[in-house]
Amino acid sequence: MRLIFIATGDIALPAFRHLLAVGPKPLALVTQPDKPFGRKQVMTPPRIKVEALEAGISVFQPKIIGDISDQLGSMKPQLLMVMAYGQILKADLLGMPNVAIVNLHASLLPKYRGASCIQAAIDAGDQKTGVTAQLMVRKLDAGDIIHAKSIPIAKDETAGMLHDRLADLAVPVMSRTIELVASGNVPRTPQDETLASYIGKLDREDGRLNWSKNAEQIERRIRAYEPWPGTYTTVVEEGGAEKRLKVFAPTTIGAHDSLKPGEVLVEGGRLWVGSGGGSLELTTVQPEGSKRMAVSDYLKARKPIRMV
RNA sequence: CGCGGGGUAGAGCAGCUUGGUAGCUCGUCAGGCUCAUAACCUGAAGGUCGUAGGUUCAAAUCCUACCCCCGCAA
Repeated sequence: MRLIFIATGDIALPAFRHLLAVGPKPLALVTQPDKPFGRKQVMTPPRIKVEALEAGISVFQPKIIGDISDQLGSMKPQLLMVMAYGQILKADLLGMPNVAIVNLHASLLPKYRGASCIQAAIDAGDQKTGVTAQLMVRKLDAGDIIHAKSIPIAKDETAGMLHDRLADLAVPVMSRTIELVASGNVPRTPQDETLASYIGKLDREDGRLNWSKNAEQIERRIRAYEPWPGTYTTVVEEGGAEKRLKVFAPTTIGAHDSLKPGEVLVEGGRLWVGSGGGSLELTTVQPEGSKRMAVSDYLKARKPIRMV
């Protein structure tokens, strides 16, 4: 099987490593250009690029993947395996003849097309999610489905934890896809457009908590947005100072139903915040300019009055 | 040179503007009391105040350089 792997995100690592270990060995890796990362703006290559080079796989990092369509075509690939690449494939590439162009997407399509599919599944309170192999078309994540595998979402699972499990789940989905493509008999089921939903990229501002929502929704949001983009609130401390406070999982639905939205109850080194329905106990927070800490530590020197 | 916050006892912080014996809330240890939803009372141990210089009779505090942590922005 002549296969080219196209990926940038770490979610594609287990699948890529599987190909390196078990085969078929990829003809090449296409990934995004190195980008400045973090406070220091250090140029950082995608991890998958580093591993590819260590394995002796040639790497392409075009600014626009369409620029190397001809090079990719000249390798005579039978299968382009795409996962978390981060670029839209243009028509000329998708129209390449005699190539199956398959995307591994971390949701059960047609639900949660787009970039933030893992967060979306937890945020919505879904019982399960999965990895779907679909034949790529010009519309994002809207191609015919080859097959999919699902896993249950744990009650206390964060997006980071689920991300890692889905990365592992992508391995058998990919392997099965390769078998099917090799057999020349690829099943394809059109997506039901009436069930489709789309979730775009999230940014930090999306992580602001809304205390007028139900405690259940807020609890899910905190898990769904960890580690990215993270959730935060504004805390008003004794004396009136307002500070940004990041909130981390786990949080627990509490029994202090009389608390108004955003109202804070501190008792015995524990902290509850009222919401539009029920209260939420926080366990880990990070005050502005400080490190992440347990709520019990946070309360040693701070007196939160309410969350906004 | 993108903007900003911070580094003080095991933990979380105050003190710095207006230099003058290092403090609070916890934790730990010892004892007491007793049982009140981290129980309460008393006592003790524990700190080169990020590093290196400088100013000064005297620096956690003022000045300079550097290291490290964190938030925002990308």
